Amino acid sequence: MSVIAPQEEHQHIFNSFKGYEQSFEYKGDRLYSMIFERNKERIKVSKEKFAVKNLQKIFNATFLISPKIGFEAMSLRDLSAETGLSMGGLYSSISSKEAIAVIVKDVVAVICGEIVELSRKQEDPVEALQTLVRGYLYSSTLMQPWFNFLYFETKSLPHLEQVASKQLELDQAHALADVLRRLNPTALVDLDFVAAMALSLIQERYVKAWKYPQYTTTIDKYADDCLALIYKSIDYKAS
Amino acid sequence: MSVIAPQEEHQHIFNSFKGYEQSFEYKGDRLYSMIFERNKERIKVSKEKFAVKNLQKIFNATFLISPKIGFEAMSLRDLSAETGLSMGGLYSSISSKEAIAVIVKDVVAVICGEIVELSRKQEDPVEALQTLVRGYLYSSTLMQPWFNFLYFETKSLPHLEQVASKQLELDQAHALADVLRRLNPTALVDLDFVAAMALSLIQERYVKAWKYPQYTTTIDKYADDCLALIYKSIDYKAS
DNA sequence: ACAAAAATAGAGCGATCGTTCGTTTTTAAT
DNA sequence: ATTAAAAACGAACGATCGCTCTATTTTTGT
Repeated sequence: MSVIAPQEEHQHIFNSFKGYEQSFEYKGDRLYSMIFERNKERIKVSKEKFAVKNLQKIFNATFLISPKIGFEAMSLRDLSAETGLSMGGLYSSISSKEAIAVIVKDVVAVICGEIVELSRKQEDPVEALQTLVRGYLYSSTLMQPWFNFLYFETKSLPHLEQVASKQLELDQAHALADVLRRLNPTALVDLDFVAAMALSLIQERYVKAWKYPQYTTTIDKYADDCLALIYKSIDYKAS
Repeated sequence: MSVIAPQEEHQHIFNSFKGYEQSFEYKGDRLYSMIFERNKERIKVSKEKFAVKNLQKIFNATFLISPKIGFEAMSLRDLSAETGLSMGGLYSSISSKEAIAVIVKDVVAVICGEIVELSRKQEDPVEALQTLVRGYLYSSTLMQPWFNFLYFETKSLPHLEQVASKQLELDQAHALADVLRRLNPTALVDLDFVAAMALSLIQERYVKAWKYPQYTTTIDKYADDCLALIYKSIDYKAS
């Protein structure tokens, strides 16, 4: 299970949003099939066909209501009205309200984990940074409601998942700082500070999507600006 | 009503956290007196002495519970237990649960408004940038629970206050971009992007306070790093 | 076309929510 | 010490919450 198809060349994918989007694993039904596979034992519906259809409705409705009033304030009756499913229908595809939040965390964790893993495999630090920055930016653009939800609704998670969610962020910060150290080992600036800056700059995009009217079409320029700023701040001159 | 005492010299205040803290207007009872004044007609208790004492308890308890489980999930019975006040006691000092969130937004708006206003008055763009960056950073450090609450619980506000809250952010971004334009009118980089970067970097601090174990003692270095990064990113050389 | 199985519907459950209000306690001026 | 006003209390209210469970409908395989 990998974000990019194995036959694709690495550099093609991380050069533009379009390229990344095409090779992205979790589009359409694929995503919900994965969710079904990972949560089979907690879902009453046994046929994937029905589960996928309902899960799609449930998450679409969640991402419509929750950003407006918050996950806690969203009732399952709101969700029922928006999805067109009855209360019983909802509970045939999810085990509890909390489970919705846990699944979102799970999906985001899988995607982020793969990006960090893929970056660590890159020998060239320039490629490794590209993988981290573009991978995170492009993924969070394609999955904006998911990343945004996890960012703002972490408190709705069980304690264990909350800790895991924070660890996700720390892992990314460490991965970033490591790459920066490889790019310029003698840098005079605080690389942990630069890593924190880069991370919050990436998150800014999906956290405040309302600020960016042309959300998906201007993401390549945003990625370019991010990388340029990172290079500049650690005094790295392109070769 | 101003953040800084009039007799103080401007540069002393915006040079270090300690200096800013001493001249900060909203410490201790002062803050709650202001809240009482601004909400008199909605508060049943008529004597300031009692109102201030209760408001202090209420907001302290809110900032203890809410960051852990979220404002929506915090019940007034939780609040009653934490403050030691009864249900009736709570409602003698606040008009509703929602009013708590509205007051937080109000306080943050006052502080942020003053910083932007003070910055716009500065003729020297270097001073104007210092005012914005250090003012916002220092204020949000002193009032971390307030800023953090507004950031994460905007959804709990009435619609009108939500819009105002977003406008607050846009005002700051514009003020920052304006100052950057004055500092380097011929800059090749996208100054709106740099402004967004600076803002999210400032917010990073109070949004993810858990990342910074020495929260208040390392704020001066953080402010220095921020300003250095901003100058570097717009190619501004100190004179 | 028809059982058997699977999925969905929706009324109902106990718990808890924000809020109110009649009562009791505390405060402050005489 | 007295007393009227102010503040605090806490049981009670209607509404709504997440969730369950049985009846009903839809799907599936023959």
